[in-house]
Amino acid sequence: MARTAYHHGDLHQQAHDQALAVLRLEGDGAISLRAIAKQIGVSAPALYRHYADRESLLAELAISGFAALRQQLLSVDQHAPRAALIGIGLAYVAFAQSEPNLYRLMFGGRVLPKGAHPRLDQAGLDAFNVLQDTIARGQRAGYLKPAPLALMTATAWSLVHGLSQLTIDGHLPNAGAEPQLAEGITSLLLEGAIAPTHNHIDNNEDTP
Amino acid sequence: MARTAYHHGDLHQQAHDQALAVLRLEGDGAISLRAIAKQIGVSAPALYRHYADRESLLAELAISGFAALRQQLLSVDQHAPRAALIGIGLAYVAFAQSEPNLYRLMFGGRVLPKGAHPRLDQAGLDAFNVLQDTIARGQRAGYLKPAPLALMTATAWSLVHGLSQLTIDGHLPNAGAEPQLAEGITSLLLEGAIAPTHNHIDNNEDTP
DNA sequence: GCTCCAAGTTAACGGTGTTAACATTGGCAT
DNA sequence: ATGCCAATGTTAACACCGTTAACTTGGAGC
Repeated sequence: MARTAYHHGDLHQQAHDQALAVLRLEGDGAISLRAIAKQIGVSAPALYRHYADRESLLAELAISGFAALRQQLLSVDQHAPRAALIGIGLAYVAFAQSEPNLYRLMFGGRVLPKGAHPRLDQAGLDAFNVLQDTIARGQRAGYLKPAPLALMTATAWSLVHGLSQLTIDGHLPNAGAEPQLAEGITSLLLEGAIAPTHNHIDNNEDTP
Repeated sequence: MARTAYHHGDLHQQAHDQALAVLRLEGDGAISLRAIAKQIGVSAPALYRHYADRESLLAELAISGFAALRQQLLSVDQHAPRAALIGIGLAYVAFAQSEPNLYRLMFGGRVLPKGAHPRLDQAGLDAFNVLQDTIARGQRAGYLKPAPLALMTATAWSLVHGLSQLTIDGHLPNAGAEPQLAEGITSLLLEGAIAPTHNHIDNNEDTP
């Protein structure tokens, strides 16, 4: 269908773009269907031909966000296990810091309840799997402990997600731009927090 | 001022309680000043005698949430360093899981921007300091590496916060009630993720 | 007893998401 | 070529929302 004065022809994409722009500047709470429609030059109910409701529009933004995150994680060099792990962590946090409002939307359980948008859940899983694959590679290379994969990925994901969220929201005193923090944290996880003197104690699991 | 038909006398507290009830059941997005006023049996603008705006009411809920979290963290036994650290982590995640909507409000940077409510920021710091003190104790006992305190607390907080958020939102496959996950994760951080064979490599910092 | 002020009231403004009912029009089958 | 149909717009309206202005009530202190 061509674009005429009546039939817009590109409403879906333009609404998406406009919503993303508002999201970046003011956060998801500021996204208003009526305002977007007015900006595009269309009546508000017209949006309902392309999005079931406001939440569906937000879900689509989050989906494209997960795709972008996945791409950023996929671009990390996977040659050396340790460098790959640290690189993934840095890339993850860098994404969150470069798109704070989008990241908050993607992981804001309150606005996009899990299970309500299957494509969104899948997009999240796709991104998550990049992280998981990196860890599995590290294990196959013998670099990481042979602990259960689910446990290790949960740990790594928790760490980078928590760090992202806390720095984004300004809760960490050292929130600034320094990637030194992210790198230090990742190293700490890899090498452990226990002092070497104690490190031979309590290793009663997963060590051959 | 006594409570008559006109002068309510307990409006502030009742509004707080009612808002907390709605928050627990349906999340902060469902908190409506008009609905709360109607429930209490008062006109909507009456609330503005006690709260500057909706956000101030939410901030007060979050403040009491941080106080509750702090109390829960303070109740952890601090006798043995390792047990204290794991206990703090478990208590933190347990709080988030028992009050998911409150936890989301406390850390939802979008609805309560940092800096807008000083008392809220202070409440968050008070809770954070319990975690920091536990780590400092672990260092003084020689159990933890003498890495910079800020780095270690940022790591620990990121880990427990990320785990809380991910389990709350159902992103972790193993999200269920098992504290086994939280304990495994905490142990992994303490002992490190690198296989023992590699553990003597790359330790070029913080080891005396 | 009078006054003042804290704490309520109603009315109203501008905004929101969403639905119902109607209008336009491009593409496809005849 | 024509006529229908489904997709895609429109306007009007409903039920909310947060918030402010202007007014009223009534208890506490001089």
